Amino acid sequence: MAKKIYKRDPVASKQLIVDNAIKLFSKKGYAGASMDELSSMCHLNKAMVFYYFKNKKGLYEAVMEEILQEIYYTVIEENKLHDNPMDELEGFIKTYALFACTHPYLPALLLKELSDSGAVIPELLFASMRKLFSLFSDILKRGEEQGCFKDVVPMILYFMVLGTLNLLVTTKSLRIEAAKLDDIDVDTCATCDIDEISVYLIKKIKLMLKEDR
Amino acid sequence: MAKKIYKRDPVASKQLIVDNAIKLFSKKGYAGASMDELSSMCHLNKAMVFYYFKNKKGLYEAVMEEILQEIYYTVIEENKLHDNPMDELEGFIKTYALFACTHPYLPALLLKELSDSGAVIPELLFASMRKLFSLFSDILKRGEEQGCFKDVVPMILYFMVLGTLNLLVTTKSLRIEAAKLDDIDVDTCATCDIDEISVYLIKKIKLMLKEDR
DNA sequence: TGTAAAATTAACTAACCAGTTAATTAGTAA
DNA sequence: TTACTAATTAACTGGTTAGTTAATTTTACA
Repeated sequence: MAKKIYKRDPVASKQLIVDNAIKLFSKKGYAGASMDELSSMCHLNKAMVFYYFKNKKGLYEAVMEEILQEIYYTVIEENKLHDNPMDELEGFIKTYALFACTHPYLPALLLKELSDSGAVIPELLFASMRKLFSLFSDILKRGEEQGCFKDVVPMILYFMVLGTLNLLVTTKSLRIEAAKLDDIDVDTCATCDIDEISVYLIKKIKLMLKEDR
Repeated sequence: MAKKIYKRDPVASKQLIVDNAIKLFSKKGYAGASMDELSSMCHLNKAMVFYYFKNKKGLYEAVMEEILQEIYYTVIEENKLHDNPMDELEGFIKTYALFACTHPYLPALLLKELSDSGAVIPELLFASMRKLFSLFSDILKRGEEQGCFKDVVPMILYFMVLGTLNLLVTTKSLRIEAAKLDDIDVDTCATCDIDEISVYLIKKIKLMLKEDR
C-alpha cells in the first residue's frame, strides 16, 4: 500500500520555519527580520511561527543553537581523526573554513552577534563560543607543552583565525565587486577559493608559532 | 561684557544628534535603532533629527562617514612618520588598535556592516575600506619588493589584522565575564590591555612574513 | 465511525516606527 | 522696533511590527 499522503507535517513545518529564519536573520539581523516576511517566505500563516516558537527571541535562539551546535560537532568530530597538535590545528582551521564557506549564514550571524557582545542571546553565544574556544585553546597548549608551538596566546589566535575566515566569507561579494574596478591596483582575492585561503592561513599560523622571536 | 547666552546652538544640536547616533547605531544596529529613542537621548524633539538629516539612512551615512574618515586620517597621518615598510606595518597595526580601543563604536559598526557586505551603505563602506586597504596593501608590497616581507597576500592579512583587533574590542565584556568562571581553564585575555595585544600581534605578523616556509 | 487533540488559518490588536505638518519661539539685521 | 529667517516643538499620519484570538481543518486513535 502506498504511503498515506498527509496535508500536514508539523516536523517539516517547524524545520521550514527554522531554515527560512536562518536565511532571514543572517541577511537582516535580529531587529531587521520581520516575522511577516518570514511567514510569507515559508508560505505559512504567521501564527504558525508563534505556534512553534514562544516569540521572536525564542525562534532566534533556536536558530543560533542549531547552527552553533552544528559547527561545534563538525569541528569536534574532525578533531578526533588526529593525534598530534600540529595536525589538530590544521584540521581545526580547514574544517572551520570549509564549514563557514558552505554555510555562509554562520559568519554573518556570528559577526553580528559578536559585534555587540551578544546583545540578543548573551548566554547561548557565550556558552557555544567557549566550547569551541576551549578545544582550540587545548590544542595550542598541548602543542606548547610538546614543544611544537611557541609563545602561544590562544584567545588572540582564536580571534585571528575566526576573524579572518568569517570576514573573508561575508565580504566575498564586496571583494568581487572591487576586483572589477581598476583605479587602484589591489588584489582582493576575489577568485581565491576556500582551500587556497585555508592553506595560506595554516602556513602563516604555523610560521608564527614556530619560533619565539 | 559677558558673552551673550544663546538658548539655541544649531551646530551643537547637529553634533549632539551625530554623537548619540554613533552610540545608538553601534549598540543596536541600523534596523534596531529608533529615531524616537535617539531624540530622547539627545533631549531634543524628534523633528530635529529630520530637520538636520534627510532621513534615517542619511543620518546613518553621516555617522559612518564621520568615523570612517576619522580612522582613515588617523592611520594615514601616523604612516607619514615612517620611512620603511617594517615600521609602517607596525605603525598601521598599533594605530588601528589604539583607535579601535579608544573608539569602540568603530569595531561594532564595522563588523555589523561587514557581516552582510554593507547592506545599508554599500558604496560608502566600499570606498572607505578600499582606501584603508590600499595603504595596507601598498606597505606590504613595497616590503616584499625590498625583501623584508615574504609570501604576502595583502587581502588575507588585512582581514587578519582587522578581524583580530575588531573582535577583541567588541568581545571585551564577554571575555571579562568568561574570566570570572572557572569550570574550564582558559585564559580569555580579560586583563590584557591594547598595547600588549598589538605588540603580540605585530610580533606574530612579522614572524609570518619573515620566511617563505 | 466518532471524537478529541493537533495543526492551520483569517482577522484582529495595540504598540511602535519613520517621517510630516503647521505653529511657535529665538536670533539677526535693517 | 520691525520684519525676516532659522531653529524648535507638539501633535499628527499611515504603515509596520510582534503577538493574540477564535474559528476551522486535519489527523490520530479508540
